[in-house]
Amino acid sequence: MSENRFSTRPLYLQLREALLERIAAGQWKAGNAIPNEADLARDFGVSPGTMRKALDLLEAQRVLTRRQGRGTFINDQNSAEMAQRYNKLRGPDGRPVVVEPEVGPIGEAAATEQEVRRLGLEPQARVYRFTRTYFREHRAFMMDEVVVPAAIFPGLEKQREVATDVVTLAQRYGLLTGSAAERITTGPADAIRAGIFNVAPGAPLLNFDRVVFELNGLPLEWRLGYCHLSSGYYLAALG
Amino acid sequence: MSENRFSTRPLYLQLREALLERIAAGQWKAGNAIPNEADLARDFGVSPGTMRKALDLLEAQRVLTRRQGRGTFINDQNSAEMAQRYNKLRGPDGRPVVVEPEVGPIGEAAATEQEVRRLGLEPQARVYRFTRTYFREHRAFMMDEVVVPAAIFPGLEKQREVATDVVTLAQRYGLLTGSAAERITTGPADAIRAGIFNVAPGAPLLNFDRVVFELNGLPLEWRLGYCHLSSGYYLAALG
DNA sequence: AAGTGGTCTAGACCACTCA
DNA sequence: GAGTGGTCTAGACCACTTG
Repeated sequence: MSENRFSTRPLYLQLREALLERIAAGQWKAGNAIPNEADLARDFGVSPGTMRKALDLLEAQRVLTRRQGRGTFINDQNSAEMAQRYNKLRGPDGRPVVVEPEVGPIGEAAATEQEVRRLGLEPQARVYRFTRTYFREHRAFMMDEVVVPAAIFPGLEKQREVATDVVTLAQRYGLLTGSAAERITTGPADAIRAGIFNVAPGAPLLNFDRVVFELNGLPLEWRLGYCHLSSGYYLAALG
Repeated sequence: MSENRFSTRPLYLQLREALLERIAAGQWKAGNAIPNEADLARDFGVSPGTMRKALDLLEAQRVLTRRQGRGTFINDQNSAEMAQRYNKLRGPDGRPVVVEPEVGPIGEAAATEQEVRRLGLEPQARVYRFTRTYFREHRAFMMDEVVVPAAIFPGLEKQREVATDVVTLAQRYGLLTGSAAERITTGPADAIRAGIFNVAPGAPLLNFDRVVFELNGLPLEWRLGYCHLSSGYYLAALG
């Protein structure tokens, strides 16, 4: 840390980055405990209070979990809980609807103007496009049209099994997901989707338009979703 | 604070309560600055770091706003920004849709079983019920069916002008709103609502089911909303 | 009993705002 | 330049978990 002492950025933010680098480098493995905060503070040559502030930040960002009496653990991004963190669909009983999509073929193309805007890309940047179809009891009830920057996920077309959700996808490329913004509208099912979902044309669907960002704000995925929610609901938590 | 020193509750949480009491008592007025954190710490006989933790908590809960170099201010719950804090409707341009509802007559009755469950009431508890209708360019586009516990808002039937939103309502009764949970579904407009919104029967509506809680978790309002969103969207922020 | 994170203390110095 | 919140230090003690 000492070489950064004269930086204008708060020390605890620099510590956060340094800790993230150690995680990305694989020095600490998911699910395992990292050293206690006193040792970490000594390692980095900072006061325990400052180290604590960095660790608390990473816990708020769902990178770490701290448990009194036990230790500080790196969250496993492959766990069901983490992989489904952006899934807000709930059944009639209020429990998460576990979704296991089927991923369609992955194509590569130049980004449209809208994709450039939503994903913060350079004009003509390359993107991968694919669809996901979600089933429940062998019936499709949701489908996604997904766009991701090719520069961030090189070689994705050979990695279809990794594209089931953006958390798993990011993790495979050494990235951690942060916040996301979802725009929700409703509209009638067109003929194609009515067929896929086995509902009458014109039946109301929930439509989603979501961008998921990396921890530092880099856009990772833009998704348009169409959902036939026969029972249950979408759960939004308001601050 | 000293009489509470032996309580098992963390000191900074007790400080938070004490500060809230001073605000509720009107000792400090909305929009005004409160004493600086060093003075407050001396007043309450605690260390500055502990007082800071309490103040930071209240800022996160939108009770205070802290500004470096200026001071710590009590948020004005009557401000447009605060009153609309649970309104997640956005126009095509992404800006909040300002809504000014018309409040219908307020009736009193015994709570239904469902109302008892959603609002955490005793069986047979009294509730107030009323509707809100939202207009844009002289056309209705949303309506709410609202239920609130009569015990929390006594005399509300004579206070219709205060029931435009739950933040204003709570403020008038000396309460501060905290978190809320909104369940979103979609469904076809029935004949009545199709008429009110001037759309075809069966047209897709966004349906909301929201409970807003007081800062300490007490349920304040249960609302069923029906919305014809011709343009724009509902914005959900995902952690 | 040993080890962990959670709370709390009592300061110092810095960055920002405003008269 | 005076006053504010933001950062940082260097500890102490407590509550909780585990061997």
